[in-house]
Amino acid sequence: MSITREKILELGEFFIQTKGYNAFSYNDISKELGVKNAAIHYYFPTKASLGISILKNNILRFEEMTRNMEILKHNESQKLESFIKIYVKSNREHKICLIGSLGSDYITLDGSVQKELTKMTDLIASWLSEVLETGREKGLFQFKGTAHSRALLLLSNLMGALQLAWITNKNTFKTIHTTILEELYI
Amino acid sequence: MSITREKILELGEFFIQTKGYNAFSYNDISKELGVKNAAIHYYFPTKASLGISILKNNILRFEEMTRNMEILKHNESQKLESFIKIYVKSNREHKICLIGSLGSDYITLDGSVQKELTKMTDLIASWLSEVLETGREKGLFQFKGTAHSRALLLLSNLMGALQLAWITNKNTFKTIHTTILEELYI
DNA sequence: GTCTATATTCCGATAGAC
DNA sequence: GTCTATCGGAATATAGAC
Repeated sequence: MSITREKILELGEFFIQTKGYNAFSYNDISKELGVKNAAIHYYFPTKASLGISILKNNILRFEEMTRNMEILKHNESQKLESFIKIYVKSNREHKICLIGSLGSDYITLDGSVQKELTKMTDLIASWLSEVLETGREKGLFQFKGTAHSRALLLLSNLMGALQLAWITNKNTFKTIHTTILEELYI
Repeated sequence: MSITREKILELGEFFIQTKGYNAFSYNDISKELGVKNAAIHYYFPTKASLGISILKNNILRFEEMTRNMEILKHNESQKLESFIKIYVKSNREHKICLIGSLGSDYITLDGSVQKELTKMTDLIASWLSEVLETGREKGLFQFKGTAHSRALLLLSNLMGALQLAWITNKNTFKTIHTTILEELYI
């Protein structure tokens, strides 16, 4: 895995989280790297192939993060807060989340990218669901309904909060973030 | 206000809620109307001008809706449910909400469109906030924290839920929708 | 007043240079 | 293996026909 390839993946992810999938171009990436836009096609023949690689990368990073949490024997509160921290960081860096950004463009995405996005989203929702369920059993969290529906609620909140923060102001994310935790903790 | 102009506004709004602002083109609209893409420029010289008009239109429709609720003396539960109904309809029609769609593309929007989007979002959040506050005072709703933060939470939920529904499946919206109401009602 | 022909720019992608 | 010159098409937008 070359350094250039790594940088392209990083830049592509950054642009999806800022400009959006359809608004960024290979030229945006190539300019940052000081090459012609066509050079990017050597590493990623099509834009869809770049999208898929970015998503696969994120899936790997997510799995690594959750595996580490197990090794470090984090409890469910710690797990949840580590997850939310990803969104806090995105808000600080004026970025929205991958799921929300690509979700908004879902219809325009190549089927192969749609499939990978669904895979990543399902993975995250399932993990969140289990964290919430176990946390509730242990008496760490309180909520009505199923853990699965609560996981979807939480994810939609975090996604939407980053987008709302762009439209209104950065504090909007913190406001929503605080409200979520107030509600969840006993 | 000509019929063609009305149709362009309608189609533009539809495309923003499906393909997204940066992915739809004047050609998408003109094809539906059976004219050349340049004809659209007569009604809306720039894409930004179309975006602004669509948003101003939505602001007017929202104000009309809330004014009607007052005339019909709806209580806060009815007001909230009418608002949520807009999102239920969008989900049924495979559309996401304007705020979420344009919010994702916020950075790429012309400043004039950004301004109008912020105006619309603030208007909706303020109205929601008042409905929630009055509803709580009357004992219709229960929630922790300020009505304003709860309004932002609700809005981010509805926005995010429509996007998640695209990625996973249509039921996701209903799941989140139900969970929101379960939590809010006493 | 309404629309088309056309210009210009930028997109993703291919063929081929080094 | 890595990158550039270049293509074909689609984007927004203008000038001008009717």
